[in-house]
Parts: sequence; structure tokens; C-alpha cells
Amino acid sequence: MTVTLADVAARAQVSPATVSRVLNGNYPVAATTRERVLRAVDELDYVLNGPASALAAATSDLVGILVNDIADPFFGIMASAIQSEIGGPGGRAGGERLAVVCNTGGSPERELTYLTLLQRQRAAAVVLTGGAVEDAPHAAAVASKLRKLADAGTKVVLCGRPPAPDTGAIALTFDNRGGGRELTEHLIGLGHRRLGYIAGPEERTTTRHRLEGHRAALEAHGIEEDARWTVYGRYDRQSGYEATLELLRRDPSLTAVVAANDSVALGACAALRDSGLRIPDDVSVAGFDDLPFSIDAVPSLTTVRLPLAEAGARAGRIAMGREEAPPGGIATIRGELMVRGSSGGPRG
Amino acid sequence: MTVTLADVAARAQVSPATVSRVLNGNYPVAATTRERVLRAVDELDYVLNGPASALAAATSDLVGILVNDIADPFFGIMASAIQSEIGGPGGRAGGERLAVVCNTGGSPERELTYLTLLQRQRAAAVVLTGGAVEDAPHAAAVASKLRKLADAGTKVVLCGRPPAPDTGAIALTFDNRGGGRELTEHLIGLGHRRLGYIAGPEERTTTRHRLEGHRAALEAHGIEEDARWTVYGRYDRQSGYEATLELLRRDPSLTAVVAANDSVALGACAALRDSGLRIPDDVSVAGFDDLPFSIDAVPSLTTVRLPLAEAGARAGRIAMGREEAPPGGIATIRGELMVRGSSGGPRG
DNA sequence: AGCGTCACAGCAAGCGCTTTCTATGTCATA
DNA sequence: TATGACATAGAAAGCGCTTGCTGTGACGCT
Repeated sequence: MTVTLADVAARAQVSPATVSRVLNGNYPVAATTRERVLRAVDELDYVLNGPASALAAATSDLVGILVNDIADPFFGIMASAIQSEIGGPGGRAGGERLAVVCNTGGSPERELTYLTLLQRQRAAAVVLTGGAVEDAPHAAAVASKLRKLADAGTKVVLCGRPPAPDTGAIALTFDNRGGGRELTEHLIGLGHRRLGYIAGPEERTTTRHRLEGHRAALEAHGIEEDARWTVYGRYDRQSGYEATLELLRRDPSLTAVVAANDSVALGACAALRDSGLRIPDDVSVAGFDDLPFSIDAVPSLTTVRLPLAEAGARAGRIAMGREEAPPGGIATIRGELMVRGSSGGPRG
Repeated sequence: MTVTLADVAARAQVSPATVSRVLNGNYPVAATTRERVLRAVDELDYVLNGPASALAAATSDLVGILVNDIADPFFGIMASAIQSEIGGPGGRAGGERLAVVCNTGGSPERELTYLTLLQRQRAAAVVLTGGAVEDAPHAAAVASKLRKLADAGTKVVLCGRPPAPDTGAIALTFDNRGGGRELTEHLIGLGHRRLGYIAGPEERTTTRHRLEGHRAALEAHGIEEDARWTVYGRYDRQSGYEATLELLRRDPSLTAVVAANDSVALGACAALRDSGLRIPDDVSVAGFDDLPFSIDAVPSLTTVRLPLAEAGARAGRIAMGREEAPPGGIATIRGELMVRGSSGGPRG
């Protein structure tokens, strides 16, 4: 039924070995023979059997990309960049690799299961994007999995994720703390003294780091934080909306709201508007990430730009061995403060 | 070095066959034996060799999802929904399947290459999302590929894509024409008579269908279209920005701008604002898709909501054989007009 | 008591490919 | 002309798993 290497070999009047060599192009084959084989391949419409070849060669051309939420452009942009460097079809790299994007939905179990699945497929490389969960047992489980992958020859790269010591994984980490600090300092510089903070899910490293930066800025300027000023939520618009209403309820005198990311910030803007407050006249708003839509908000969003595409591309190249790993296997990528219309001096 | 089935078998004092059966659970194995095997698996930290198993069983648990642009939430949302039904880790389905998202970047060649790669991996199913390219040779090549995939037992589902006759592919198509028409009729109903249209890439089916709907509405209301009122571009914000400036240059008296999708519409809004025009007082704007950010635009965007998540979920279920295919293998999914702040009566 | 049934477990034959090693013909060199 | 050296091609041994078929006791039945 299905055409095999042997069929091609028969048709081209050569041995299967020769066909394999033509297809893999890593062994001298006379031009005329090669052409004959290629013609047979074409005529029979032969397609290599991936599993068989992976089994025999003990390698695979699968590259896994783990993301928390594929519907979120934050991850989409990174995944896209990673993939373009993986050299899937059309990429620069020679060999065709199948870049597979796996959506963990932020669930630790799924993350682990996907890693196992990739291990099972003997993936050539794995790139994990986005923050990690701080749950100790899970972190240990992931670390052990990563070590096993690395030991089995799979290249492991973390993109926008804190380093995983002793796992052999290369880490490109975002400086969430520094960005958070810079952002809040900008607001403080404008004169704000009462700032609400809408954090992401409490157990995520990204959440904690950004919040730490925010608090560091407050502290550096002698602003004592009110416990009511922080609300935890999810990394989405709705969460931002609800959290903002909650903040307003807790302390209507807030003059600025700092959000965990841009989506949350947009939700915050909507809530403020719905509460009859003007941005930035009454309340300033700041986001994080600088996703494409942030510039289209009205007023456009003050935020911290993370070079997602660049980081992804670099992660992809490292995963493919086309770029050297940073010294120590760890690189910190800084964000850039983007001051736009959503932030201004406090009212009055 | 690496642990194999045989190692587990030796440790559990059973034959490899038994271990395989325990792992696949499709053959009676005594409870005590099973437990012994499972313990050995655990102790040895055994991970099945995917390629070997796929080769021997002549099936794979890979499911491919093709998207045009993974950084675009339009595709991200569908991919996410498809994947959740595929039953990757955490999904409802029992068997663990690896859902792989492939980013074609809208390139026909890449699309074809990815299909071949998936064919090579003997994918269990393939879901193609988004519009197709209208280039005849390419369409034929894709159709032939789809037929081969279907013949080889791979389930092929099109989600948000026009049907591919005689390929055995199930199609869930968006009613882009109907949506486009409804949208423009809404604007005409408001009193607009001079409407600019910012189309997507000319060679895409989605572009053509939406534009056809727009024109049908114009015609139905006896509005003669000016050739200057249509500009082609890409499906992104920047394209919308530039196209709007171009439209304004060509005919400053336009009172409404209809965009190929929401991202383009946002770009249009930005261009209008930068040109000193108010929305909708001076010019109304309409988008398409109703992506999450559209409601956050100021004013919020009038658009056509496409049930991306629902369609994706359905496509996923069909691909898994957990839902029956629609009669005739084709279902048309309608959009819903969402009237919001960006559209109003023409000035004056 | 004799024998068919049933529930398990093992044997062994591949699945379709890669790759090492070996064979063969062709040259250039001595 | 004899002889390496070299360029190619083939034979064959797996890669690690699945599965059809073949045992083999333990049971229940007449």
C-alpha cells in the first residue's frame, strides 16, 4: 500500500542503502545514480517514514516549544521567533525540522507531561518559554526532567524563564525585577505616591519578580506600601478589570495603577473609564511587555518593552547550536521603559 | 545507556511483550504482573521510545495544527481550542497526543512542506486553519497532499477555511461573505455612502470573500463603488495605518472605513487620529473577527464576531473522531455583528 | 475422570530505515 | 604490468517496539 524505501530502490535499480544515502546526502553517491533515485522518488511519490528513520538513526528532527498560553501574543511572538530560527520549512537552517508548539495552559502537570512526551519522541531540542511556577515539588520534578532530557542529548533552552541550576539548560532570563522597578520609578518621578498594583497569579516567578521591582522602587523613595494596594489575579484583561474595581473600592485616592502586564493594564483602563475616571488625568496606568496592541490603546500605554522576538530568535539559534550559549549558560535580557500617554502627573 | 523495554522486562521478570501490553493496556494482564511491571518502569525511570513504537504500531499520536501566524491571536485562539480537544495532556481525551502547532507564516511553500513533514510523521490528524491562497497550482498541490494524507488514514479538518472538494477533508468554513455584507449594511444603514475598504492580501480567499460581502452590500443599496476606495495590504496593524493614509489621500470625503480585520482596523484608527479625525464623529471604523482587544479600543470597535474558540473546539473533536462530521463534510459558521462605539452616523 | 475453555504469558517475526563493513571497479603511479 | 588508493555500491545487522500465534496451567462442565 504505502511506498517504502525498498520500492524506490527497486525502481531505481539500486540498493536501499543507496536511496537512504541520496536522501540524507551525507555519503558520496554518483551524480547519475542520485538522479535516478530522485526520479524514482518522484515517480512513486515517496515520503520518508519519520518514525522508522528516527528509530534507525536514533535522532529526531522534532523541536518542542512550550508556552503557557498560545492565544496570548506574548507567547505567540516568542514562539514565532523561535520557530523561524529552528529552521522549520523556510527557515535558514538546512535540515527540515518540525517545530512543535505545546500549550501548557500554565498547568505544571501539563508542562511535565509535555516534557515527557517530547522525551519520548527523542526531541532534538526543547525551548521553555515564560515564567515558571514556584511550587517546590514541581520545580524539582521539572528540573529533574530537564536534566534527563539534557543527558539524553536534547538541547534545553529557557526563554524568559529563570535559570534552572544543574540541569544543563541554557537560560535567557528577562529582567522583570529591573523593569518593574524602572516603571514604578517613572511613576514616582511624576509625583505619584499612592500606587495600586495588579499582580499576576501569586505562584509565578514572573509575578513575584515584577512585584519585587515595584516594591523596591517604592522603598527606594521612602514610600510605605499599603497592603490594600496589591491585588493578585490572572494575566488577562478581565482580571485587570476586576482587580481595578477592587483597588478603587479599597482606596479611591489611588493616583496610579501598575499592572502585571499589558492585557491586565487594558482591563484596568476599561474599569477606570467605566468608573468615570480619566486616564491619565485622574489615574495613570502602566503595563508590562509592550505587546503590539499597547500602542493602540487610547491613551497609548506606558509600559516596559521586552524584546520578545529577539529573545526568541536567540533561544532558537542556541537550541540549534547555531549560536554560542552565553557565559555561564545564563543571560539576562533587560526591558526598556516606554513612556506613553497613559501616565502623567497625579491630579491636583 | 538508555533504558529499553527489554530492560524493564528483565527487571520485572516478564517478557517484553508483557511490558508492552501493560503500557498499552489493550490486552489482559494479571493484576500482580501489571504491578510488577509498573514498579520496574518506575524504578528504571523508563520512557517509551516514541519512534520505535510508532514504527511498530504503524500509528502515531501526533496531531498537526497549521496556522498562518502564530503571533496573531486569531490563530492562537483557534489553535488553543483545537488543542484542548485534541486531548493533549490535560485534555479530555484519554490517549495522550502531541498536538503540534506549525507556523506557515502564510507561505504556500511552507504550508506544503509542513504537510509533508506531518505526512512523514504519519500524523494521526491535521487541522488547517485560516484562509487559503488562491493560486491555482498551489491549491492543487495542497489538495493532492490532503488527499494523500486522508488516504493514509490521517484525518484532515479545515477550520475557517474554504472546503477542498474531493480531498476527504472536513471543512468548517466561516461565512466571511455574509459577515462582510452585514457589517457594511450596518454602516450604510447609519447613512454612510462613501466607504473606504482596506483589504488583506489580494490572493487570500478570506480577503476576497470579505470584500465580496462588502461590495454586495454596496450594490444592494445602489451605491456605486469608486475604485479608489479599495486598498489591499496585509492583515496587520501597520498595513491598516498606511492604507488609511492612502485612502484619505485619495478621497478625503470618506465617512467610513471598513477593515479586513481588527488589527487593520486599529491601525486605521491610529491613522485617523493622527490625521486629526475623530471616530466616529468624522469617520466610522469597522473591523472583523472581534478579537479580545477590540473591545478595549477607544472607542470600542464595531466588528463581526467569529466564534473562533467554538469552531476550533469543534474541529478538534472532529479530528479526534469524537464528533460526527457535518452533513456533506461541510459546515458554514456565521459571524455575529457587534455594533460598538467606532461606528456612528456620518458627519454633518 | 476427561476434555473443552479461558486467562495469561512468551516467542518471534517484522515495522522501514540507517550505517558499518565489505566488495568492486577505476585510476594514477611505480 | 602490477599495485595501491580511491570512489561507489551493496549486504546485512540492527534500532526498540507491537502483535499474531502458540503454549500452559487452572477451571468448570458433562
